[in-house]
Amino acid sequence: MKDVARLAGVSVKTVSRVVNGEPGASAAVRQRVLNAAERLDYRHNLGASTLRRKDARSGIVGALLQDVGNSYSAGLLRALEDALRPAGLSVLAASLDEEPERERDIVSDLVARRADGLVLMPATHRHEYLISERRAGLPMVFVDRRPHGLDCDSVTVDNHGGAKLATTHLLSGGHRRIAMLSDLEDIETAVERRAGYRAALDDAGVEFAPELLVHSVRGELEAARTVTALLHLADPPTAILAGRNIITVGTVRALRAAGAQREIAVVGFDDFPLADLVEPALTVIRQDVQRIGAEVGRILLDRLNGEGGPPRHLVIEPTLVQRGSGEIPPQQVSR
Amino acid sequence: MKDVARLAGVSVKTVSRVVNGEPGASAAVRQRVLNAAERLDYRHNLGASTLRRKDARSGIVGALLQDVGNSYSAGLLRALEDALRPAGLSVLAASLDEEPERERDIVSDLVARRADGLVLMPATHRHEYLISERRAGLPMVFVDRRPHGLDCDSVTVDNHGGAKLATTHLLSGGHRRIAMLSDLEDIETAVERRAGYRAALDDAGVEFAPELLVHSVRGELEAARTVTALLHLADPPTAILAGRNIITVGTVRALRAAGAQREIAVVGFDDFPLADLVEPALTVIRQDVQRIGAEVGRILLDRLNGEGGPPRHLVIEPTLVQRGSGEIPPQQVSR
DNA sequence: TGTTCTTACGTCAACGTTGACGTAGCGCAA
DNA sequence: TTGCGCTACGTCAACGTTGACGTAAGAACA
Repeated sequence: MKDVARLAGVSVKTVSRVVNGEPGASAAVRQRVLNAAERLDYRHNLGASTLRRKDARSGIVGALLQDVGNSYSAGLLRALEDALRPAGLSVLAASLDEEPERERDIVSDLVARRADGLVLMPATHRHEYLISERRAGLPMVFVDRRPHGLDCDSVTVDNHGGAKLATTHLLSGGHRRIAMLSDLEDIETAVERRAGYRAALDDAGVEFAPELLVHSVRGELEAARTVTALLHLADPPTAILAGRNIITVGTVRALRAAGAQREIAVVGFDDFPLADLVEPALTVIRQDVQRIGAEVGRILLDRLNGEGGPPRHLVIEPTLVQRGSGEIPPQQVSR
Repeated sequence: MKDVARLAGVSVKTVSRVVNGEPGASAAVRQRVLNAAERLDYRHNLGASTLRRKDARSGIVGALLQDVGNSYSAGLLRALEDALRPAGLSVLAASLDEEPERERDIVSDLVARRADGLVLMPATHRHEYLISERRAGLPMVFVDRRPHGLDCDSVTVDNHGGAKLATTHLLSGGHRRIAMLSDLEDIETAVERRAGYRAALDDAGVEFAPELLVHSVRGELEAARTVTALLHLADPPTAILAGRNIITVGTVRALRAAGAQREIAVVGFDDFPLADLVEPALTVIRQDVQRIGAEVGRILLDRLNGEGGPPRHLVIEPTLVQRGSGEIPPQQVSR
């Protein structure tokens, strides 16, 4: 900047004015400065600018998601980007892979970077460690999972309701032996979905069968193995509720392998790109990622615009998308 | 920092030493400083630190991709993140949606942010505008598409070879009327894929039928409409090469709708999550996104470590994954 | 004519941090 | 004792930028 000023024959302050489009520079001077900047390959240093300015906006929002390669996180990231970029904000994305330590590391990195806001799909269960940031005024929005021990905005899905909806749908199709495969025991969404499943059974007066609720099913392969094991029970399930997208994939693969894909009903939690092209087409509980991302972005922007008030907790209702796999009637028990 | 220094009864420089883990602070002082920092909710300011330091690494790498919500870009982003985070780099992701202006805007934003490196899946066709950044030493790696008018590293896929492989596979299955749906006319990867398709036809001595090569097919719906139109030709194709993931989806949908999914062979370019569960399972040309992202990350890290030398152009061979849809034999022409 | 206002600049310090360098105090060898 | 080296600090300026404020020259007005 000093060099540009010298070449243009003005002061650094004038260069600053031109660069920032502030008034107080004549057209002639403006042009001279721009030419000099061009000639010297001058680039504005946003870091220094942020440091000096009063309102110090870094223009960065951190998005800590489960896995940006996963279609759910990826869709969310995209929707978030669309909501934030028009406001001049860039998104720094990170995958947590359910590792609490990673979450804490990345949060502290983002805090040191003076991020303007945080979007968090937490891998941790307690969030007291964020209280001081919250108090310091850092806007935060939790997605998919609620904050615990921390007062901040959140956008979640009614997991209990969704799982109940799915289970009730299977029950009303005549199923009584409904299995559920669920994620890690202590992930909140998984807990809620299991509760929804049980609530639906209770409401229908169907006794809960412990052997049909399997949790800590991580990944596709484990889901497939679990389904195969379930099929070999003396009294196997006639329907399966898959607790999460990759579990659904594993489930479908296992049923395929057993040639049972037209005999066992399946409802998956989470929709995905080709779900309607699978044979039979997959009935799923769909979360509107697009909308969730947009809402998260909107809340964050409101907070950045200084909106005060108590935390907002938006709960979005998932919908049942019937495509065939969930409408398979219960088959005679093979014996 | 000043406040922490005062509370701990030391100078700011000592606080700096403690914060950065530099030697020259006794254990007692160190503890006092840490306590003071804790009490005052002190957070290190990375921006100021970067500004002052000589080697000024911002720790940010920009990833400008086609669409972070798309499974291809998302997978790449994830692989990139895995490669870069161990080196202490964070990834700032952005979607370009094939809009050149957006690319230029975001690049200049990243330059102003003093990003340590750029990963670019360009929406522009000429890249001279990046020459000055390149000269200034900003490491850049192009992915998926080669740089034009710019000397920098790239990791691409052999699109010509992939399309040729796909077409040859269909030809060897007995097909002669092979349609191809392709993306925007001027996207480089699309150009290469079309060339590969034609090269395969030429090699086999099959005459090129202009009505079977449709380009500028954007999005899924347009792909579906195009396929429907092709099926109504007097001499319809017996096989289709879909030029890109979403085109494949549209193609499969249209064939489904026409009840022709078991009659018309399909090979898709790009693999995607549930391709093996579709009925019939999709034969595709697979690009190893995981590997591509890892290679991009590796090259970038090498450059950041000061590796000089001429630009590296890594070309990765895609592979043919046979799953069924591409092995359907040509059917009698309905008349 | 003098006075005030406005425009187009310039000067200076500060944002939070760290590199370069200075110094006090102590241990230790000659 | 002197002199040297080492450790544990402190002082100061600078990184690139901008806010606060100052000023000279011309315009506008009484």
